[in-house]
Amino acid sequence: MAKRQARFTPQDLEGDPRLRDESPSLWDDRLGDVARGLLTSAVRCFASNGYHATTTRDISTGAGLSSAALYVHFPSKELVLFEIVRVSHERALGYVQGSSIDTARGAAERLRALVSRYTAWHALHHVAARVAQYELSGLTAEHYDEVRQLRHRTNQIFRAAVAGGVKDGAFPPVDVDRVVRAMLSLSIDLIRWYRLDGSDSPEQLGDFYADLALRMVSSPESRPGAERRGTAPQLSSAIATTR
Amino acid sequence: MAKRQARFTPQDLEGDPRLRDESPSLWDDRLGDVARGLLTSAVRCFASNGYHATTTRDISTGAGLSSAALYVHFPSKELVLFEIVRVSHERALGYVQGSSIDTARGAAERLRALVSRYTAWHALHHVAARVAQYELSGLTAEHYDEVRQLRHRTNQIFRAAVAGGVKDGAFPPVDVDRVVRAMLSLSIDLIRWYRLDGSDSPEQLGDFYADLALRMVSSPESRPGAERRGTAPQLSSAIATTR
DNA sequence: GTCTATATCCTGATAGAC
DNA sequence: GTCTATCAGGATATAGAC
Repeated sequence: MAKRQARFTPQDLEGDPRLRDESPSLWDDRLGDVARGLLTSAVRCFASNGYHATTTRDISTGAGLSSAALYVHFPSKELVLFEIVRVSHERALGYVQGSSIDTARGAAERLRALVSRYTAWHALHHVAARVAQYELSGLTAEHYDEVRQLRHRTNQIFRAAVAGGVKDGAFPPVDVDRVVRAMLSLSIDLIRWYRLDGSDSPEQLGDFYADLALRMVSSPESRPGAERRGTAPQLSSAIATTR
Repeated sequence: MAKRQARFTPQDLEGDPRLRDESPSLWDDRLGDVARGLLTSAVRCFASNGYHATTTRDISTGAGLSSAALYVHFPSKELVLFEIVRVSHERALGYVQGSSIDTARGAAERLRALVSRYTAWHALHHVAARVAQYELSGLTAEHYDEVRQLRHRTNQIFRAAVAGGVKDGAFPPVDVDRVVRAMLSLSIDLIRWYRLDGSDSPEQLGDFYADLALRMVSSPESRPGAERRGTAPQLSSAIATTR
């Protein structure tokens, strides 16, 4: 049969409200208008159909060009993907290094600003972030490793924020690794379902998730059902139980 | 240049500790041993390289067969994917419909069991779940719609658990939709990073996330920094602010 | 820089022997 | 049911005119 996989064409994607995001604002200023248009088209295609299901024709025609034109601006399809993934991770990292976080007064305010901003960033750029998070297998090993380093630096910022609060007594002695993973999951997983025309603006969702993050590092009083299991699972009992 | 995309071959994937999971236990009993072996091979390939980057040769040779043998057991590559995605969603749904949840005494215990089980299921089957969550764009429109219905039923179970607790006063009047999305994000996003040979067993992680879920529906007392912003963002102020 | 045309390789699926 | 061999189409990337 070999019938063509049902996909969304660049025309389908044009103007789809689910794909509205702020990715055009991400691209490097040193790139020309045409190159940035190609990246924006590629983000839509990759996010909707996946990197491998997207052809270089899809990307080019989505930007109003013929298929060969792409290679004037990028040396390969993989480097189009890498540019999107790299810039997304760099921008997200830069956003949580912003001054409003470093100058926050206490550990709680600092963590609140961090989670709020990281969440809002992913909401605002949810389409590009979908590519940056879910299409990593399309990268070469070398490019994947560069991205891994950027991710690590972001994670370290969250770790420092939680560990710092534990150290100065603002938070109880939580399991930092587990709590940080949970916070990152909240901020990142929203890219699976978020829409800019939904009921929450990026900032509203950021505030909401920042509140949930602070609950993760609160003392375990007054929680329904808490009396049943004793104190919260703060420190991981990493003694190998039967698996 | 047209150089071949660097991918993991079925031989690379064989025995990779990151890909250890319990997916072989998912497949339909009515399928033969060979068909189930093909599904297990396909899960590894799809999870590592993505659906479109995986060739039917990869799947077959990963199961110790030649490329044409696949078509004796499945009519197309897309139906291999659909079988994996469908079964995964059905099993996850069945698991949270288990009796230990329905017979739980109060809303808090019920929610705890629900989140704990849903989390543990995704940890135990994290490789198959990765395919079920991240490779949906490979499905035909019809098959995608079937999956969407299964997801909806699962979401309704979570909604009922939270809304029920709010109704009988066990939980404060939280924003059910936002809280449920956050809980699902915790349980699902772990498939991006979870490993069975990591420090947490599926059950340990389930207990931890169940505790975090209960904190999401607790009264907003004794949280660090809570005094700054007044009461928690319980009910969404969905009045359209400037976007 | 953009186009049309095309080279080269690879993929999903099938044919037919055993 | 599994194999080898192969078809038909589609992919990335390039060549060369304008």
